[in-house]
Amino acid sequence: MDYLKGLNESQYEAVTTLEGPLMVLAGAGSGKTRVLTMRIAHLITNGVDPFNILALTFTNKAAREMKERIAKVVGESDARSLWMGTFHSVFARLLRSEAHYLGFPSNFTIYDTQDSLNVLKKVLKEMNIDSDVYKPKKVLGRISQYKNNLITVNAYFNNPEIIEADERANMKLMGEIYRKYVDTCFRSGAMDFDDLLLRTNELLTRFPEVLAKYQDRFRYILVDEYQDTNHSQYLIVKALASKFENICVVGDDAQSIYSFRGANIYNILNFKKDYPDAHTVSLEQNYRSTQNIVNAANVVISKNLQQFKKNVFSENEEGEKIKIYRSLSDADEANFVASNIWEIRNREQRKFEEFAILYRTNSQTRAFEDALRKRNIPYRVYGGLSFYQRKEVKDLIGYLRLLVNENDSEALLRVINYPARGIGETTQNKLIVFADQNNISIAELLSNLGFYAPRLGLNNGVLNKLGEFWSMIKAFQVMLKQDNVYNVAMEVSKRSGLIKLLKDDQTPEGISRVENVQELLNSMQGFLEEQQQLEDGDASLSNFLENIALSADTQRNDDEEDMVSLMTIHLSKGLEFPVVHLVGLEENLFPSFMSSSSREELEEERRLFYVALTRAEKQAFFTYAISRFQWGKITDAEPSRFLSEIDSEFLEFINPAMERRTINRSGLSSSIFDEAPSAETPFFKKKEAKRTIGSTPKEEAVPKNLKPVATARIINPSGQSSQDIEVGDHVRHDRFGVGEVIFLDGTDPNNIKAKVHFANEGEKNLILKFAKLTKI
DNA sequence: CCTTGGCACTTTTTT
DNA sequence: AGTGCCAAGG
Repeated sequence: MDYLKGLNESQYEAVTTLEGPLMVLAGAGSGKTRVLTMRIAHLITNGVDPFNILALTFTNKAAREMKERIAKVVGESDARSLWMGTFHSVFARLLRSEAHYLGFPSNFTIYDTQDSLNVLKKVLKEMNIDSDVYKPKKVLGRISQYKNNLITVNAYFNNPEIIEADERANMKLMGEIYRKYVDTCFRSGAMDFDDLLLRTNELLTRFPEVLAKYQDRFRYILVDEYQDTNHSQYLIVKALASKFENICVVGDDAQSIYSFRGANIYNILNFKKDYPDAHTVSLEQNYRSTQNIVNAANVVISKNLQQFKKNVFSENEEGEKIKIYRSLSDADEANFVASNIWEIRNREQRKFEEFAILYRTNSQTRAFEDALRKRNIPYRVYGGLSFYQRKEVKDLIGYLRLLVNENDSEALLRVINYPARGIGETTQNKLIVFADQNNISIAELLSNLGFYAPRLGLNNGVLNKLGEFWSMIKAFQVMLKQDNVYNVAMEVSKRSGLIKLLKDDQTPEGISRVENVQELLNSMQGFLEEQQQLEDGDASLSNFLENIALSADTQRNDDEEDMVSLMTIHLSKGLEFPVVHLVGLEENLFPSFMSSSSREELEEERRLFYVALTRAEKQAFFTYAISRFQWGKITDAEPSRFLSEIDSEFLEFINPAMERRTINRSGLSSSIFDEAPSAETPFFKKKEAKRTIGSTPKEEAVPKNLKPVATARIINPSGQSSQDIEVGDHVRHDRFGVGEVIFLDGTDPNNIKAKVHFANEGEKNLILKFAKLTKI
């Protein structure tokens, strides 16, 4: 058990205390992920079947990274059979197999926020409710709150307090809207994000046999980022853990930053009340950052009233002071950061991937993209407007969703007249109202159009068009049964007229829309190949759709690795970078103007600041601008209050003479960091977000179930060329790039599995027959 | 029924 | 500045 070596005392305790409730309070940089990983490995080495372990993380990124690390210790196959993922993805999976209990189809659609909003808008319209008073976003937010607190529609109407609260807020129709929204989703066979948790709760409370089944299955439960769980998540965990009470929660109250989506910091603060005999371990030594950074972060977070007593310390070098740069404008700020990165990289021989630019809002990215591009500095933007949220992409996905679940009326209405085929708003409204009144879905209505036609009040022309549309959809569905997702999507985009419509638009935007659709199709082909090659792959359309619904950006990896990372602070949680630039430190931006009204909100912003600062290992830079281009005009800004909360002993001002300088019109600063790098080296390449950062796995553990085979023959599906391949060979794969063969398994030449470690993608298990590997 | 042009609103953060 | 929504005209 050499993995236990090198753990400090508290880490060791957290890893080896396997039975009973355990709370690990892990300060920033204290090796939390390592502890979680080792703990799971330790469970498995101690004979716990990975099948009985449930590990819940907060983001897909975290889940993936941890799974990779665990695989290195216990082997890929064990790692694969544990249930690990975000709450949403794990319970979506569980709900798929138990959906019938709740009257949902197992292929239910998952609505993202945009979908929910569209549904809600239609509901408001149908109910003739003024959406100026009932602002859809606000209404949806309230519904989300209900759901996260397990207030179902019935519970709502039995709860005078809430009804009264809504009345006081001048929203006395909330109950009816809520009911109608839930009904609509149900009839569409769809769940929104909150439903995935709420319905899981419903399932576990209403059906004791289901609860018992999963209690028995998940004997060991681990929850990461416990401080960010909401009430609904809390109850699921509690229910599942109540039989064996082998529950380990890991978190840091100082890093709770998701209360806007219902995270309840009291879940972690009250853990000891829920489990009186719980063991508590505190990890307080920070191994990540310099003393200066840790101490400065401590000072800031100490301004919050609500927290555990904790003493995070670092024994690393003292390190450099945090440098503050005051800029004239957002463009100036970005230019400084870009030049600074360039300069430090050259001076200290660092790689671009060691730098991060962190900001409060996604809209701040643009200026930095411009500045970096100007200097040919490669960068990658994480998060932001997801590819899958673009209109043209959603349109095609709308068709695909309709094929999988034809009751999904949101998808249906999205595509029924796009491209325009003469089924306008009036007709659509008739369909909606009729379906609603007869308590059927629009799909049922269209499937029995002849039967319902006399009562619909539509003319023959329109009826024909409806019939044509629906038989086109039916034809696609038939095709889906026989053909693969890529071919079907291709056919859909052609026959629906989508591609033609987009191609007719020759403006630059139009061209980029065509490219986006093309990229979606490419990604489907990639998905298809990948799933076909993985031995436990699932190449179904519904699997593809689920993947994109629950992970905002499943973008492909690519060759270029060494890039500066740009992301929001929220996304940066759990990551670390040698040099961090924390930008836009201005009042009303950070802290956000939306969060300056109450102490609670402000404390969350402060925790956010804490998270940002503690991402830095060696150096941190703070920047702010005195004016900023915002909402189409220039706005003056003041430095963030957080800056003044840090003792000056930790800080150093880069441009103290700034005030006296005349403002130069170019907005470029000319202080000590002038010299912009020349633009002659053309290695700049813009990349979309990818999921994993840095760390390529190096050592390999021998998987238990694979028997080594010395050599195997590559057989192409086409059967043309074949070549011998053996362990240790370097191979090239169309999508995954270059990698090394670690393992071969199987005697049947048609079914030889190869485990390949790709430089960019990590390990993959491939079926040799399908994977087009070339020896290099 | 569809297209166009003007106008209002936007930006907090994510599953 | 960019997007989405609505009203009016074709």
